[in-house]
Amino acid sequence: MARASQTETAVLGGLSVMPMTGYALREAIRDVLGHFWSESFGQIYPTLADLERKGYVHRVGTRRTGASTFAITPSGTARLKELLSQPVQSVPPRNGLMLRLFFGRQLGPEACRSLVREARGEAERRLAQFEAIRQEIREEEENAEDRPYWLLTVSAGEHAARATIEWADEALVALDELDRSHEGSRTGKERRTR
Amino acid sequence: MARASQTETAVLGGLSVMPMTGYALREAIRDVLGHFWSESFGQIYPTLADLERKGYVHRVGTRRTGASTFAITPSGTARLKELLSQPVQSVPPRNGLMLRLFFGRQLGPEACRSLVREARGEAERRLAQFEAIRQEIREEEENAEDRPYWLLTVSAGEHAARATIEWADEALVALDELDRSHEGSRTGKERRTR
DNA sequence: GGGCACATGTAAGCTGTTACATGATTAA
DNA sequence: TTAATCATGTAACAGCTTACATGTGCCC
Repeated sequence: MARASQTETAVLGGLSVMPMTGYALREAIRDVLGHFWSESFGQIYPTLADLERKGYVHRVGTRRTGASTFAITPSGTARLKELLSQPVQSVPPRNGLMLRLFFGRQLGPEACRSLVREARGEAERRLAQFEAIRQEIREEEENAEDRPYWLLTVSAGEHAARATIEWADEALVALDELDRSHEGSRTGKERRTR
Repeated sequence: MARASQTETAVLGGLSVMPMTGYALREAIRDVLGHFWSESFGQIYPTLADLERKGYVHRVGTRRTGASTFAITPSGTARLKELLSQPVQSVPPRNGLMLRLFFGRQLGPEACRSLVREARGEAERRLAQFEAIRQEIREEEENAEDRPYWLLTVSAGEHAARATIEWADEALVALDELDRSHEGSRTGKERRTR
């Protein structure tokens, strides 16, 4: 029961695509699912050991070096389906940018603009990365079965990123207007500082 | 140093708007910032005690019942500004919906459609809530200084929710096409089941 | 032979949630 | 008087990250 949760799902899911070492599993999660999910070694290795004990995965081709590749078993596939069918448990939100903007009065318009611009930049970089991932997925010959589902998540990321960019542009305008409405209470020089 | 982090920011931020009890603080965070932030009593009370010891907040009007209202001090305001200026530290992503869709092949198109529809519904509910919050903010007479910043976050939530709805509609079409391309391999009856 | 990527695993510690214990006030 | 809401606080525990310890294979 312990060490269950969503890490189990992510690990079994990864192995359902192809057999991998724990190390490769983490790489794959970081590179492909990185925008939506994350796992650390400290989670992956104990989970793999657990799953092996329960018969959901087994070692194939242990190399002389100590590295072993794990593959999912039939009962592991069944377990994965069971886990995926469970209701989506969402983590309590913790959006540092929104926290700062909500109390933005304490920071002032210019610092807030800086935060928003940063967020916009990140969203644009994310958009470019999604484009690259989309390309990668399209070029891969194997995994044709998984492809449509992967593209679904890529599309979600792109929509979210574009929404952030649109919001940021509106927010920057709103913050500029905030400055303008205070014109006279400060000098232009002060307003431009920092 | 301990018990610092973002909870301190949220608590000081809340008290920067108006003095409150720990209980009211949590209510306010849940109701107004709920889409972006969350705090539990187990975090709030120890943090308030910490902040009091450091002189960032002080008790005003302790009621006979034991309930005490906290107010931010000048040094608390300074501390808040310092905390807000620190770089945004984002938590590692853990999006349960995307995890499920990524391995959606194991679930099949219909179960995925169900997940997407659910997400769409939630986004629509969120959109309605943001509209209500926007109205509430506009009607409130006090806190005119905070208002523009609060509206910034509401706008971000609305953009995100609309993006989710748009994505969901596209995803539903894509999943339908996935079914159609498999026509013949299954009977129409099976495809409609569940 | 030095550095880097691959690879495994554990221990310490932090952050945060949940559940519990407790009690006052207010409205039905 | 009973239930709901307001209110405070703690203890146990779950989940995760980080850092550390350790070692191999390969390329320059």
